[in-house]
Amino acid sequence: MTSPRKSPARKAAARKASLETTRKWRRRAQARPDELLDAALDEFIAKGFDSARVEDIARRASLSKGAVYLYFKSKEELLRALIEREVSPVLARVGEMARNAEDPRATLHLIGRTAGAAIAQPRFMAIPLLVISIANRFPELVDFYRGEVAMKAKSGVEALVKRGIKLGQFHKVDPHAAARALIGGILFEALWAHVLRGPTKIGAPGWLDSHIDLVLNGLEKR
Amino acid sequence: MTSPRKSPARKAAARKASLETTRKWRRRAQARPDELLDAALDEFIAKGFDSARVEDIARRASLSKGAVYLYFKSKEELLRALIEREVSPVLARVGEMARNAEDPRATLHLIGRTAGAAIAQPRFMAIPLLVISIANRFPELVDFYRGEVAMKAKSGVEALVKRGIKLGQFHKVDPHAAARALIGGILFEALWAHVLRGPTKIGAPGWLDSHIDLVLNGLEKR
DNA sequence: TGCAAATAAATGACCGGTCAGTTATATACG
DNA sequence: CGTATATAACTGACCGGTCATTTATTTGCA
Repeated sequence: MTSPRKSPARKAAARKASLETTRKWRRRAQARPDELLDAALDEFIAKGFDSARVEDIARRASLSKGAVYLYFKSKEELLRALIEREVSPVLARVGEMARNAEDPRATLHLIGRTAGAAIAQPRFMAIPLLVISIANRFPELVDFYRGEVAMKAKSGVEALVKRGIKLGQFHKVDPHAAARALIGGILFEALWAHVLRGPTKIGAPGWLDSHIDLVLNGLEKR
Repeated sequence: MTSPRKSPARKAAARKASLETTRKWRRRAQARPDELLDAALDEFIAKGFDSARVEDIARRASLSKGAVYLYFKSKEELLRALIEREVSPVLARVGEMARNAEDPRATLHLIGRTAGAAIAQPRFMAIPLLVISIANRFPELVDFYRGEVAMKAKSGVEALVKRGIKLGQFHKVDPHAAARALIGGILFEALWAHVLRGPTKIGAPGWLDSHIDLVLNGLEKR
């Protein structure tokens, strides 16, 4: 169909485009990838990665299944892009906080409050839970997550603890052990709330402060 | 041939009955369910519940695919039976230990050593990880797991803490918060080792003792 | 022989991914 | 402007293959 009678038209268009400093190609397409990732997250939460259907993801984003493949080359790629997108904002926050760690105790509480708010949201927790569920099948994704999120978060807390030790505020403990105790409590409450759906105060403000205080003060009287 | 009679539903009922009436001649049949559950666990670990193929489970148990359905009426039933089977031994241990809680500190370390050994094994951790990955789709299974495992383990630790408080050994803290700090650390190390595959000392003896000591003593100098 | 155990083959639903064709939008030009 | 043209964006039917579950058949043991 549409046999082109004019061949120089293409050349002219190309020249014009190169002269134009601002691109005119604009439509809904700019927003599509993000909309698709939002839809994918919802479907993955509801059904898990394997059982989530590409067609349902598409429908949720008001698109046809075929269109999904204009933006992502496979379902797995969709998962990868989703995780990468969700990871970056977390990083910015953690790194930022660990940097100005004047007072370790105060900074721990600050981080705690921020982390507590994030952890309380099901959509936030969905990513780590997704990582857990696909860990055995996509090792590269796990490596990425460990390197970009887990390692940096843990290192941040460890750095804080080391500083506290140097300042003489903390006992000379293994920084890894301290990070484990501090972060572990958050993990516990998050899994309790979002996976087991047990009774929890995770939504209430300050619940994490009490955890941090407990770890700082210790359980045992001396 | 013989008499087809067609009665597929009756097979399920006949299964239970045959297990009771058989005396000695059904040697293999007695062992089959357990062998299948072992095989299912391995496949679920490797592929996850959704991607695990019934045929692979059957082959791993040296059986044909069809034979699986002589013992379990569906793949989901296989999962349910597996979780139920793996859960009971854990319970026995935890309950037993919490009962004779003469000295809270010593008992915590005792539980810690046992839990530490269990947690270090990938096959043990596989069940909770499986529960996490199917939590949104099989809420009844989660309810079962919460009631039979999570709640009882947590209650056991809480009871121990309460006893410690009553004896004047521990500060008057929220027992839930204490359980969170104690169990959370185990959770953290387990996920770090088995999901993220990061560097860990989870295999080494006594790694959990250091965690418990840290929580008991506190991080901060006073 | 008779019956339970086990297998092999069949069935049918499901789904990721593809692609020829359609619609919407931007550009060219008179 | 209005019309022609180019192309970006999208659709939906379809294919190839997988896989849980069922049915038909064989095997082995008392």
